Amino acid sequence: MTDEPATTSARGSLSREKVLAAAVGMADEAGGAVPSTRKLAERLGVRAMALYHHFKNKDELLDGMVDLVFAEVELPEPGSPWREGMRLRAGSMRAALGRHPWAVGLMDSRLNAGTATLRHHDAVLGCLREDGFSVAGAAHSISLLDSYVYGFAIQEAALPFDAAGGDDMEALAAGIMAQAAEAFPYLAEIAVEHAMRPGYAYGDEFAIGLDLVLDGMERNRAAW
Amino acid sequence: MTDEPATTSARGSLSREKVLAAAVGMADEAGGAVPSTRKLAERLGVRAMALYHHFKNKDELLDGMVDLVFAEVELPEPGSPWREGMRLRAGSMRAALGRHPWAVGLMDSRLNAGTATLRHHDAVLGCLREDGFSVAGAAHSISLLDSYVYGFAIQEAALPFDAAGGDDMEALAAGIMAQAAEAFPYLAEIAVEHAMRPGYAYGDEFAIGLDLVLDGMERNRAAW
DNA sequence: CAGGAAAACTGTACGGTGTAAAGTACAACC
DNA sequence: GGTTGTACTTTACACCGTACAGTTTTCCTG
Repeated sequence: MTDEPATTSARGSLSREKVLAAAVGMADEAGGAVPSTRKLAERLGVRAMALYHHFKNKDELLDGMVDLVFAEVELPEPGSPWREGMRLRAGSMRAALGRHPWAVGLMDSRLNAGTATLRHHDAVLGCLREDGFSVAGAAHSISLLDSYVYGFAIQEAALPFDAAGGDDMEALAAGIMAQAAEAFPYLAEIAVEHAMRPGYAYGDEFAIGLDLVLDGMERNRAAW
Repeated sequence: MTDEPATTSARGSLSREKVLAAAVGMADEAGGAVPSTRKLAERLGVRAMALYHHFKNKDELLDGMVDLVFAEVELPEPGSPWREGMRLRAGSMRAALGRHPWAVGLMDSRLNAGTATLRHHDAVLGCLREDGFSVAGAAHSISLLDSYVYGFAIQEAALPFDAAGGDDMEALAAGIMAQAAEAFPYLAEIAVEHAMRPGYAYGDEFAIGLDLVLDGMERNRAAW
Protein backbone atom coordinates (compact mmCIF):
# COMPACT_ATOMS: atom_id res chain seq x y z
CA MET A 1 0.00 0.00 0.00
CA THR A 2 2.38 2.66 -1.03
CA ASP A 3 0.09 5.60 -0.65
CA GLU A 4 0.86 7.93 -3.52
CA PRO A 5 0.50 7.20 -7.16
CA ALA A 6 -0.43 10.88 -7.34
CA THR A 7 2.95 12.45 -7.92
CA THR A 8 4.48 10.29 -10.63
CA SER A 9 8.23 10.06 -10.07
CA ALA A 10 8.87 6.69 -11.51
CA ARG A 11 12.45 5.61 -11.32
CA GLY A 12 13.45 6.73 -14.75
CA SER A 13 11.48 9.95 -14.70
CA LEU A 14 14.58 12.07 -14.44
CA SER A 15 17.18 12.73 -17.07
CA ARG A 16 19.87 15.25 -17.81
CA GLU A 17 17.70 16.85 -20.48
CA LYS A 18 14.58 17.07 -18.34
CA VAL A 19 16.47 18.58 -15.46
CA LEU A 20 18.07 21.16 -17.74
CA ALA A 21 14.77 22.03 -19.38
CA ALA A 22 13.10 22.51 -16.01
CA ALA A 23 16.01 24.56 -14.74
CA VAL A 24 15.92 26.86 -17.75
CA GLY A 25 12.17 27.19 -17.46
CA MET A 26 12.31 28.12 -13.79
CA ALA A 27 15.15 30.56 -14.35
CA ASP A 28 13.17 32.23 -17.12
CA GLU A 29 10.17 32.58 -14.84
CA ALA A 30 12.27 33.95 -12.02
CA GLY A 31 13.93 36.45 -14.30
CA GLY A 32 17.50 36.94 -13.26
CA ALA A 33 18.08 34.01 -10.95
CA VAL A 34 18.85 30.34 -11.36
CA PRO A 35 16.73 28.13 -9.08
CA SER A 36 18.20 26.43 -6.05
CA THR A 37 18.74 22.71 -6.17
CA ARG A 38 15.88 22.17 -3.74
CA LYS A 39 13.35 24.23 -5.67
CA LEU A 40 14.40 22.64 -8.92
CA ALA A 41 14.08 19.17 -7.46
CA GLU A 42 10.67 19.98 -6.03
CA ARG A 43 9.45 21.05 -9.45
CA LEU A 44 10.65 17.74 -10.81
CA GLY A 45 8.86 15.80 -8.08
CA VAL A 46 12.08 14.58 -6.60
CA ARG A 47 14.46 15.25 -3.70
CA ALA A 48 17.37 17.62 -4.12
CA MET A 49 20.08 14.99 -4.03
CA ALA A 50 18.58 13.14 -6.96
CA LEU A 51 19.99 15.86 -9.21
CA TYR A 52 23.48 14.86 -8.24
CA HIS A 53 23.03 11.59 -9.98
CA HIS A 54 22.89 13.42 -13.28
CA PHE A 55 25.26 16.32 -12.54
CA LYS A 56 28.49 16.26 -10.64
CA ASN A 57 27.63 19.54 -8.98
CA LYS A 58 25.65 22.70 -9.59
CA ASP A 59 28.37 24.17 -11.76
CA GLU A 60 27.93 21.35 -14.19
CA LEU A 61 24.22 22.05 -14.26
CA LEU A 62 24.94 25.69 -15.07
CA ASP A 63 27.27 24.58 -17.84
CA GLY A 64 24.42 22.60 -19.32
CA MET A 65 21.98 25.48 -19.04
CA VAL A 66 24.37 27.83 -20.80
CA ASP A 67 24.92 25.31 -23.55
CA LEU A 68 21.17 25.18 -24.04
CA VAL A 69 21.10 28.93 -24.55
CA PHE A 70 23.91 28.71 -27.08
CA ALA A 71 21.92 26.07 -28.86
CA GLU A 72 19.15 28.61 -29.41
CA VAL A 73 21.37 31.04 -31.23
CA GLU A 74 21.05 31.05 -34.97
CA LEU A 75 24.28 30.42 -36.80
CA PRO A 76 25.37 31.86 -40.12
CA GLU A 77 24.54 29.52 -42.93
CA PRO A 78 27.63 27.98 -44.47
CA GLY A 79 28.77 30.07 -47.38
CA SER A 80 26.73 33.10 -46.48
CA PRO A 81 28.39 36.53 -46.67
CA TRP A 82 30.23 37.36 -43.47
CA ARG A 83 28.36 40.56 -42.77
CA GLU A 84 24.98 38.90 -42.93
CA GLY A 85 26.24 36.02 -40.88
CA MET A 86 27.63 38.25 -38.17
CA ARG A 87 24.53 40.40 -38.04
CA LEU A 88 22.31 37.36 -37.81
CA ARG A 89 24.20 35.72 -35.02
CA ALA A 90 24.69 38.97 -33.06
CA GLY A 91 20.98 39.75 -33.18
CA SER A 92 20.07 36.19 -32.40
CA MET A 93 22.46 36.07 -29.47
CA ARG A 94 21.06 39.28 -28.08
CA ALA A 95 17.55 37.92 -28.45
CA ALA A 96 18.50 34.69 -26.69
CA LEU A 97 20.05 36.61 -23.82
CA GLY A 98 16.94 38.73 -23.66
CA ARG A 99 14.82 35.60 -23.31
CA HIS A 100 17.17 34.20 -20.68
CA PRO A 101 18.53 37.13 -18.72
CA TRP A 102 19.91 34.83 -16.03
CA ALA A 103 22.35 33.57 -18.63
CA VAL A 104 24.00 36.93 -19.25
CA GLY A 105 26.26 36.71 -16.25
CA LEU A 106 26.95 33.05 -16.90
CA MET A 107 27.89 32.82 -20.57
CA ASP A 108 31.43 33.91 -20.01
CA SER A 109 32.32 32.43 -16.66
CA ARG A 110 31.71 28.83 -17.70
CA LEU A 111 34.99 27.00 -18.04
CA ASN A 112 33.67 23.82 -19.62
CA ALA A 113 32.10 24.66 -22.93
CA GLY A 114 29.39 22.32 -24.17
CA THR A 115 29.06 21.04 -27.69
CA ALA A 116 26.51 23.66 -28.73
CA THR A 117 28.89 26.33 -27.48
CA LEU A 118 31.80 24.92 -29.41
CA ARG A 119 29.70 24.46 -32.51
CA HIS A 120 28.58 28.05 -32.17
CA HIS A 121 32.08 29.49 -32.01
CA ASP A 122 33.30 27.23 -34.75
CA ALA A 123 30.51 28.34 -37.07
CA VAL A 124 31.12 32.03 -36.44
CA LEU A 125 34.82 31.60 -36.98
CA GLY A 126 34.18 29.58 -40.11
CA CYS A 127 31.94 32.23 -41.59
CA LEU A 128 34.67 34.81 -41.28
CA ARG A 129 37.50 32.58 -42.48
CA GLU A 130 35.59 31.46 -45.53
CA ASP A 131 34.81 35.00 -46.52
CA GLY A 132 38.33 36.32 -46.63
CA PHE A 133 39.34 37.03 -43.06
CA SER A 134 42.81 35.94 -42.01
CA VAL A 135 43.21 33.90 -38.85
CA ALA A 136 44.35 36.98 -36.97
CA GLY A 137 41.60 39.09 -38.50
CA ALA A 138 38.98 36.57 -37.47
CA ALA A 139 40.40 36.54 -33.96
CA HIS A 140 40.24 40.31 -33.72
CA SER A 141 36.71 40.31 -35.09
CA ILE A 142 35.44 37.68 -32.69
CA SER A 143 36.96 39.37 -29.70
CA LEU A 144 35.43 42.67 -30.71
CA LEU A 145 32.02 41.32 -31.62
CA ASP A 146 31.70 39.13 -28.55
CA SER A 147 32.77 41.95 -26.29
CA TYR A 148 30.19 44.22 -27.84
CA VAL A 149 27.33 41.75 -27.81
CA TYR A 150 27.95 40.53 -24.25
CA GLY A 151 28.58 44.02 -22.99
CA PHE A 152 25.40 45.31 -24.57
CA ALA A 153 23.40 42.41 -23.22
CA ILE A 154 24.70 43.08 -19.74
CA GLN A 155 23.77 46.72 -19.86
CA GLU A 156 20.39 45.89 -21.27
CA ALA A 157 19.77 43.27 -18.59
CA ALA A 158 20.72 45.80 -15.93
CA LEU A 159 18.10 48.30 -17.01
CA PRO A 160 15.30 48.84 -14.54
CA PHE A 161 12.86 46.14 -15.60
CA ASP A 162 12.40 46.48 -19.32
CA ALA A 163 14.19 48.22 -22.11
CA ALA A 164 11.07 49.59 -23.74
CA GLY A 165 11.57 52.96 -22.16
CA GLY A 166 8.86 54.83 -20.36
CA ASP A 167 8.13 55.29 -16.72
CA ASP A 168 11.07 53.32 -15.41
CA MET A 169 13.40 55.60 -17.24
CA GLU A 170 11.75 58.65 -15.87
CA ALA A 171 11.95 57.26 -12.37
CA LEU A 172 15.65 56.64 -12.79
CA ALA A 173 16.24 60.06 -14.19
CA ALA A 174 14.26 61.56 -11.35
CA GLY A 175 16.53 59.74 -8.93
CA ILE A 176 19.60 61.22 -10.53
CA MET A 177 18.04 64.63 -10.52
CA ALA A 178 17.17 64.35 -6.89
CA GLN A 179 20.75 63.50 -6.00
CA ALA A 180 22.40 66.33 -7.82
CA ALA A 181 20.85 67.87 -10.88
CA GLU A 182 23.30 70.68 -11.37
CA ALA A 183 26.34 68.74 -10.23
CA PHE A 184 26.11 66.46 -13.26
CA PRO A 185 24.95 68.69 -16.08
CA TYR A 186 25.70 66.31 -18.91
CA LEU A 187 23.84 63.46 -17.28
CA ALA A 188 20.92 65.78 -16.79
CA GLU A 189 21.12 66.89 -20.40
CA ILE A 190 21.14 63.41 -21.85
CA ALA A 191 18.38 62.30 -19.54
CA VAL A 192 16.09 65.13 -20.48
CA GLU A 193 16.92 65.54 -24.15
CA HIS A 194 17.51 61.97 -25.09
CA ALA A 195 16.52 59.13 -22.77
CA MET A 196 13.23 60.64 -21.69
CA ARG A 197 12.07 61.50 -25.18
CA PRO A 198 8.88 59.71 -26.23
CA GLY A 199 10.13 57.21 -28.78
CA TYR A 200 13.31 56.35 -26.96
CA ALA A 201 14.26 52.74 -26.32
CA TYR A 202 17.74 51.74 -25.29
CA GLY A 203 17.51 48.59 -27.36
CA ASP A 204 17.69 50.70 -30.51
CA GLU A 205 21.30 51.46 -29.70
CA PHE A 206 22.24 47.87 -30.42
CA ALA A 207 21.98 48.10 -34.19
CA ILE A 208 23.76 51.44 -34.28
CA GLY A 209 26.80 50.15 -32.45
CA LEU A 210 26.75 46.88 -34.32
CA ASP A 211 26.76 48.59 -37.71
CA LEU A 212 29.68 50.70 -36.64
CA VAL A 213 31.58 47.61 -35.58
CA LEU A 214 30.77 45.77 -38.80
CA ASP A 215 31.86 48.78 -40.85
CA GLY A 216 35.15 48.74 -39.01
CA MET A 217 35.62 45.07 -39.68
CA GLU A 218 34.94 45.57 -43.35
CA ARG A 219 37.49 48.35 -43.52
CA ASN A 220 40.17 46.32 -41.76
CA ARG A 221 39.47 42.98 -43.35
CA ALA A 222 42.18 43.19 -45.95
CA ALA A 223 44.83 44.73 -43.72
CA TRP A 224 44.43 42.30 -40.80
CA MET B 1 40.56 64.60 29.39
CA THR B 2 40.29 63.98 25.69
CA ASP B 3 40.79 60.30 26.07
CA GLU B 4 41.98 58.31 23.11
CA PRO B 5 40.64 54.87 22.37
CA ALA B 6 42.65 52.57 24.58
CA THR B 7 41.05 49.35 23.48
CA THR B 8 41.63 48.06 20.00
CA SER B 9 38.03 47.64 19.07
CA ALA B 10 36.70 50.81 20.57
CA ARG B 11 33.16 51.82 19.98
CA GLY B 12 33.83 54.02 16.99
CA SER B 13 36.37 51.74 15.37
CA LEU B 14 34.05 51.00 12.49
CA SER B 15 32.96 53.31 9.74
CA ARG B 16 31.46 53.12 6.29
CA GLU B 17 34.82 53.89 4.72
CA LYS B 18 36.78 51.35 6.76
CA VAL B 19 34.29 48.62 6.04
CA LEU B 20 34.39 49.35 2.33
CA ALA B 21 38.18 49.46 2.26
CA ALA B 22 38.40 46.13 4.05
CA ALA B 23 35.77 44.60 1.78
CA VAL B 24 37.59 45.71 -1.36
CA GLY B 25 40.88 44.45 0.04
CA MET B 26 39.48 41.05 0.87
CA ALA B 27 37.75 40.76 -2.47
CA ASP B 28 41.00 41.59 -4.24
CA GLU B 29 42.83 38.92 -2.27
CA ALA B 30 40.15 36.36 -2.94
CA GLY B 31 40.19 37.11 -6.65
CA GLY B 32 36.73 36.82 -8.01
CA ALA B 33 34.60 36.75 -4.90
CA VAL B 34 33.23 39.31 -2.49
CA PRO B 35 33.68 38.25 1.16
CA SER B 36 30.75 37.08 3.24
CA THR B 37 29.45 39.37 5.94
CA ARG B 38 30.91 37.12 8.63
CA LYS B 39 34.40 36.94 7.14
CA LEU B 40 34.42 40.66 6.55
CA ALA B 41 33.31 41.35 10.11
CA GLU B 42 35.96 39.01 11.48
CA ARG B 43 38.65 40.88 9.60
CA LEU B 44 37.39 44.06 11.16
CA GLY B 45 37.41 42.56 14.64
CA VAL B 46 33.67 42.75 14.97
CA ARG B 47 30.56 40.59 14.74
CA ALA B 48 28.70 40.25 11.47
CA MET B 49 25.66 42.22 12.50
CA ALA B 50 27.75 45.26 13.30
CA LEU B 51 28.02 45.87 9.58
CA TYR B 52 24.29 46.41 9.38
CA HIS B 53 24.67 49.52 11.41
CA HIS B 54 26.53 51.12 8.55
CA PHE B 55 24.82 49.48 5.59
CA LYS B 56 21.17 48.72 5.13
CA ASN B 57 22.00 45.35 3.61
CA LYS B 58 24.71 43.63 1.61
CA ASP B 59 23.53 45.15 -1.62
CA GLU B 60 24.25 48.59 -0.27
CA LEU B 61 27.73 47.43 0.65
CA LEU B 62 28.24 46.19 -2.90
CA ASP B 63 27.05 49.54 -4.21
CA GLY B 64 29.72 51.21 -2.13
CA MET B 65 32.42 48.82 -3.32
CA VAL B 66 31.55 49.44 -6.94
CA ASP B 67 31.60 53.17 -6.42
CA LEU B 68 35.11 52.82 -4.98
CA VAL B 69 36.20 51.10 -8.17
CA PHE B 70 34.67 53.85 -10.29
CA ALA B 71 36.58 56.35 -8.19
CA GLU B 72 39.84 54.74 -9.31
CA VAL B 73 39.14 55.27 -13.00
CA GLU B 74 40.94 58.19 -14.54
CA LEU B 75 38.67 60.71 -16.19
CA PRO B 76 39.36 62.77 -19.26
CA GLU B 77 40.71 66.16 -18.33
CA PRO B 78 38.26 68.94 -19.08
CA GLY B 79 38.89 70.31 -22.50
CA SER B 80 41.02 67.43 -23.67
CA PRO B 81 40.40 66.00 -27.16
CA TRP B 82 37.68 63.41 -27.12
CA ARG B 83 39.74 60.64 -28.59
CA GLU B 84 42.45 60.94 -25.97
CA GLY B 85 39.85 61.21 -23.27
CA MET B 86 38.01 58.12 -24.38
CA ARG B 87 41.19 56.11 -24.77
CA LEU B 88 42.38 57.15 -21.35
CA ARG B 89 39.22 56.28 -19.57
CA ALA B 90 38.73 53.00 -21.46
CA GLY B 91 42.23 51.83 -20.62
CA SER B 92 41.93 53.03 -17.08
CA MET B 93 38.60 51.29 -16.64
CA ARG B 94 40.00 48.06 -17.98
CA ALA B 95 42.96 48.36 -15.63
CA ALA B 96 40.69 48.99 -12.67
CA LEU B 97 38.58 45.98 -13.52
CA GLY B 98 41.76 43.96 -13.88
CA ARG B 99 42.79 44.97 -10.37
CA HIS B 100 39.33 44.19 -9.03
CA PRO B 101 37.99 41.27 -11.02
CA TRP B 102 35.17 40.74 -8.54
CA ALA B 103 33.77 44.05 -9.72
CA VAL B 104 33.31 43.01 -13.34
CA GLY B 105 30.04 41.24 -12.74
CA LEU B 106 28.87 43.96 -10.40
CA MET B 107 29.44 47.22 -12.25
CA ASP B 108 26.33 46.91 -14.32
CA SER B 109 23.86 45.28 -12.01
CA ARG B 110 24.01 48.01 -9.36
CA LEU B 111 20.84 50.03 -9.41
CA ASN B 112 21.93 52.78 -7.04
CA ALA B 113 24.86 54.61 -8.55
CA GLY B 114 27.23 56.32 -6.14
CA THR B 115 28.62 59.78 -6.56
CA ALA B 116 31.91 58.59 -8.07
CA THR B 117 29.90 56.61 -10.59
CA LEU B 118 27.77 59.58 -11.52
CA ARG B 119 30.80 61.86 -11.72
CA HIS B 120 32.46 59.29 -13.96
CA HIS B 121 29.61 59.13 -16.43
CA ASP B 122 29.12 62.85 -16.38
CA ALA B 123 32.78 63.46 -17.17
CA VAL B 124 32.81 61.01 -20.06
CA LEU B 125 29.66 62.50 -21.47
CA GLY B 126 31.03 66.00 -21.02
CA CYS B 127 34.22 65.19 -22.87
CA LEU B 128 32.24 64.09 -25.90
CA ARG B 129 29.73 66.91 -25.79
CA GLU B 130 32.42 69.57 -25.51
CA ASP B 131 34.28 68.19 -28.47
CA GLY B 132 31.52 68.32 -31.00
CA PHE B 133 29.32 65.30 -30.36
CA SER B 134 25.59 65.85 -30.42
CA VAL B 135 23.50 64.57 -27.55
CA ALA B 136 22.42 61.59 -29.63
CA GLY B 137 25.95 61.01 -30.86
CA ALA B 138 27.29 61.03 -27.34
CA ALA B 139 24.59 58.57 -26.31
CA HIS B 140 25.47 56.21 -29.15
CA SER B 141 29.15 56.51 -28.32
CA ILE B 142 28.73 55.83 -24.63
CA SER B 143 26.55 52.81 -25.25
CA LEU B 144 29.04 51.42 -27.70
CA LEU B 145 32.13 52.14 -25.65
CA ASP B 146 30.71 50.87 -22.40
CA SER B 147 29.46 47.72 -24.06
CA TYR B 148 32.88 47.09 -25.52
CA VAL B 149 34.85 47.82 -22.38
CA TYR B 150 32.59 45.83 -20.06
CA GLY B 151 32.31 43.00 -22.51
CA PHE B 152 36.03 42.82 -22.96
CA ALA B 153 36.63 42.95 -19.23
CA ILE B 154 34.21 40.09 -18.74
CA GLN B 155 35.89 37.92 -21.30
CA GLU B 156 39.28 38.77 -19.91
CA ALA B 157 38.17 37.98 -16.37
CA ALA B 158 36.81 34.63 -17.54
CA LEU B 159 40.12 33.49 -18.96
CA PRO B 160 41.71 30.59 -17.13
CA PHE B 161 43.72 32.44 -14.48
CA ASP B 162 45.77 35.04 -16.26
CA ALA B 163 45.68 36.67 -19.63
CA ALA B 164 49.42 36.45 -20.20
CA GLY B 165 49.01 33.40 -22.36
CA GLY B 166 51.10 30.29 -21.92
CA ASP B 167 50.33 26.99 -20.32
CA ASP B 168 46.76 27.75 -19.39
CA MET B 169 45.97 28.46 -22.97
CA GLU B 170 47.56 25.26 -24.10
CA ALA B 171 45.63 23.33 -21.50
CA LEU B 172 42.39 24.85 -22.71
CA ALA B 173 43.24 24.14 -26.31
CA ALA B 174 44.14 20.61 -25.38
CA GLY B 175 40.73 20.24 -23.78
CA ILE B 176 39.00 21.38 -26.92
CA MET B 177 41.14 19.09 -29.01
CA ALA B 178 40.35 16.18 -26.77
CA GLN B 179 36.65 16.78 -27.19
CA ALA B 180 36.57 16.99 -30.93
CA ALA B 181 39.52 18.15 -32.91
CA GLU B 182 38.18 17.54 -36.37
CA ALA B 183 34.59 18.40 -35.54
CA PHE B 184 35.53 22.04 -34.98
CA PRO B 185 38.18 22.77 -37.56
CA TYR B 186 38.14 26.53 -37.24
CA LEU B 187 38.49 26.43 -33.51
CA ALA B 188 41.40 24.08 -33.94
CA GLU B 189 42.92 26.36 -36.51
CA ILE B 190 42.74 29.48 -34.42
CA ALA B 191 44.00 27.66 -31.37
CA VAL B 192 47.05 26.30 -33.12
CA GLU B 193 47.88 29.16 -35.44
CA HIS B 194 46.94 32.06 -33.24
CA ALA B 195 46.25 31.58 -29.56
CA MET B 196 49.06 29.12 -28.92
CA ARG B 197 51.71 31.15 -30.70
CA PRO B 198 54.56 32.28 -28.43
CA GLY B 199 53.94 35.99 -28.12
CA TYR B 200 50.18 35.77 -27.90
CA ALA B 201 48.28 37.50 -25.14
CA TYR B 202 44.56 38.05 -25.30
CA GLY B 203 44.92 41.42 -23.63
CA ASP B 204 46.48 42.78 -26.80
CA GLU B 205 43.12 42.52 -28.51
CA PHE B 206 41.79 45.32 -26.35
CA ALA B 207 43.61 48.13 -28.13
CA ILE B 208 42.79 46.71 -31.54
CA GLY B 209 39.07 46.66 -30.94
CA LEU B 210 39.15 49.99 -29.15
CA ASP B 211 40.88 51.72 -32.05
CA LEU B 212 38.34 50.33 -34.43
CA VAL B 213 35.54 51.66 -32.27
CA LEU B 214 37.15 55.07 -31.92
CA ASP B 215 37.68 55.24 -35.68
CA GLY B 216 34.02 54.53 -36.16
CA MET B 217 33.04 57.24 -33.73
CA GLU B 218 35.25 59.72 -35.51
CA ARG B 219 33.68 58.87 -38.81
CA ASN B 220 30.13 59.19 -37.50
CA ARG B 221 30.64 62.18 -35.27
CA ALA B 222 29.34 64.75 -37.72
CA ALA B 223 26.42 62.69 -38.99
CA TRP B 224 25.08 61.63 -35.58
C1' DC C 1 13.90 -18.02 -12.23
C1' DA C 2 17.49 -16.67 -8.47
C1' DG C 3 20.51 -13.61 -7.07
C1' DG C 4 23.67 -10.15 -7.18
C1' DA C 5 25.38 -5.83 -8.92
C1' DA C 6 24.61 -1.43 -10.53
C1' DA C 7 21.72 2.59 -10.98
C1' DA C 8 18.30 5.90 -9.24
C1' DC C 9 16.60 8.07 -5.71
C1' DT C 10 15.91 9.40 -0.38
C1' DG C 11 17.18 10.87 4.54
C1' DT C 12 19.93 13.15 7.26
C1' DA C 13 23.37 16.19 8.36
C1' DC C 14 27.05 19.81 8.13
C1' DG C 15 28.93 24.08 7.39
C1' DG C 16 28.05 28.04 5.03
C1' DT C 17 25.06 32.28 3.72
C1' DG C 18 22.24 36.97 4.54
C1' DT C 19 19.67 39.17 8.01
C1' DA C 20 15.54 39.94 11.52
C1' DA C 21 14.88 40.78 16.40
C1' DA C 22 16.13 41.63 20.78
C1' DG C 23 19.63 42.56 24.20
C1' DT C 24 23.68 45.15 26.15
C1' DA C 25 27.11 48.71 26.93
C1' DC C 26 28.56 53.24 26.54
C1' DA C 27 28.33 58.54 25.29
C1' DA C 28 26.10 62.74 25.47
C1' DC C 29 22.56 65.82 26.93
C1' DC C 30 18.59 67.38 30.00
C1' DG D 1 20.73 61.06 37.90
C1' DG D 2 17.83 59.76 34.23
C1' DT D 3 16.84 59.57 29.45
C1' DT D 4 17.90 58.84 24.94
C1' DG D 5 20.48 57.34 21.10
C1' DT D 6 24.26 54.92 19.03
C1' DA D 7 27.33 51.06 18.36
C1' DC D 8 27.82 46.59 18.84
C1' DT D 9 26.61 41.45 20.36
C1' DT D 10 23.66 37.39 20.88
C1' DT D 11 20.66 34.46 19.19
C1' DA D 12 17.93 32.62 15.80
C1' DC D 13 15.85 31.57 11.28
C1' DA D 14 15.48 30.18 6.61
C1' DC D 15 17.98 29.00 2.93
C1' DC D 16 21.93 27.31 0.28
C1' DG D 17 25.19 23.46 -1.95
C1' DT D 18 26.47 18.93 -1.12
C1' DA D 19 28.92 14.81 1.55
C1' DC D 20 27.63 10.43 3.12
C1' DA D 21 25.01 6.58 3.95
C1' DG D 22 20.90 4.28 3.25
C1' DT D 23 16.96 2.33 0.38
C1' DT D 24 14.80 0.96 -3.29
C1' DT D 25 14.20 -0.51 -8.27
C1' DT D 26 16.08 -2.31 -12.56
C1' DC D 27 18.76 -5.11 -15.14
C1' DC D 28 22.28 -8.54 -16.16
C1' DT D 29 23.96 -12.99 -15.49
C1' DG D 30 23.89 -17.99 -14.29
